[in-house]
Amino acid sequence: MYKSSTRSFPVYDSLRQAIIEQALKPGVKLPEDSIGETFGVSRTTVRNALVRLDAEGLVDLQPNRGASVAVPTIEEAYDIFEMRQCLEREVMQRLCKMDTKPIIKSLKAHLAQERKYLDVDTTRSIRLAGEFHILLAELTGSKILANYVNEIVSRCSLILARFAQAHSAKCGLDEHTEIIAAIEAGDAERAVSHMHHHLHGVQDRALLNPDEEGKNDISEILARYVTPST
Amino acid sequence: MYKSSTRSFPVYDSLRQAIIEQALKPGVKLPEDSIGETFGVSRTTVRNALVRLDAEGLVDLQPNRGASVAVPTIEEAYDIFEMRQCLEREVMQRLCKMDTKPIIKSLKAHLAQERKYLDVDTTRSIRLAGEFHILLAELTGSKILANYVNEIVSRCSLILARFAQAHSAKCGLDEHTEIIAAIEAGDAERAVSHMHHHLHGVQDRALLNPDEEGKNDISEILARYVTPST
DNA sequence: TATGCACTGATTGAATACAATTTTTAATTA
DNA sequence: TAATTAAAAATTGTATTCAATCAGTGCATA
Repeated sequence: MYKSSTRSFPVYDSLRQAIIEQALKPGVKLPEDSIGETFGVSRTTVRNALVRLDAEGLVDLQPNRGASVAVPTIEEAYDIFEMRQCLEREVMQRLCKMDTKPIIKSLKAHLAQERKYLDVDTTRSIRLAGEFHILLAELTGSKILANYVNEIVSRCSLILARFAQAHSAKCGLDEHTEIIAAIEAGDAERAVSHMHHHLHGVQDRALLNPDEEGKNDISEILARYVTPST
Repeated sequence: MYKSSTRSFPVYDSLRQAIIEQALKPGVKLPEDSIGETFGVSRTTVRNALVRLDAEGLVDLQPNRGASVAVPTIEEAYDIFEMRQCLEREVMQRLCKMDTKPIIKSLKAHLAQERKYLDVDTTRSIRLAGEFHILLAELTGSKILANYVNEIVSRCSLILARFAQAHSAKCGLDEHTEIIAAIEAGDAERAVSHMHHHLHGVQDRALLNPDEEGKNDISEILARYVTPST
């Protein structure tokens, strides 16, 4: 999906990953200078990445004031979660109409991964939990639906970073299992219902504890996300 | 929604408008140089606009090959229309659950505009027809839903530019009227059904005549879209 | 004639440079 | 002390510059 300039992609990707994994928390400033230094590129290049992240809603880019990690309001949070319900309902309905054999196969493979890293590698575990939803969307075969789901899952991570204290992937795993079972049975109604319940649970967990924090040293955090090029 | 750099916005907006109104047809190259000259800005500024348009799917940006107006394939066309059905169904369902009084009021006002310019100003007429759908989405109060609909309506214009010869807004007007009536009655099922039928009609018209063309003088076309500053 | 290869010109990729704006700091005054 | 203002520093906006890549032309060769 991302094609343009070779050099700005790693910046885009690392920032995105860092935001999703909540290493960069909502509100944190993203100065072009320091980011450029971290990645060894010029501001021009960084800016391209920031423009894109802004378009995706992960970054807030204000004229003359630079970029910072987006700080979703509680209203936006509800809005986004409602949209997510709509999109993932569509995913469920489409999947149940398809040939479920190969779909179930890759879903179960993914689930095995989720199970493997549960209680072992939290970061990875959280990432996998999100990627489960992206995989579901991709399996519909619809590029645009997969894109939208991908985008909205990212924004939900941002919301969790802002409002929830820390999210355990534990309970999510059982629910993922149930969703797969419903798809396997070709029972769209049940699949939709399970997904709805699952997402509602995630949303509810986010409504407590306004866990304000922020204030971090960006370059140190980002350094962990730099993908070394040869 | 668009915040970043002051100077690149007009470029973005003009290009977008030109693409939507099919003045810039799918496949047309968009060289940074000539666009910059047209708008009196540097390539840096143009590039920002192009990155954004690429993110929105209206422009295809390839490394070292520059930008061109996106050329949706027939598969993408189906994909996008299906997604649009999903989104606009959601719009209908939400609107019917709301207080329809103020909604109906602004919809009727819009419809009056559509009627006014029908057979008078084709370009404006087409634009208004598209904006009807965007208005519907905005009336749900959901920022993100409105955004998605806005984006997808643009991409549908692109598809029409590629596959349909010319689209009359004529039949659309009656259908818009029916949709409004269904919402006014609070009849979600009927609203969804009308919308589905309406969109299906638009889609069907797009499936005939692979009207290949392209090859235009960009700067001349774009000149009409430059918004004079001061 | 067709194919391959250097060469030229055009276009993009990305860093640097400078102008404009904001933010910070410090000093002044009520 | 608190509020205001002025100057300095930091950061962004945008143009310019140079390097790298691509596209097209013409010539050589099979």
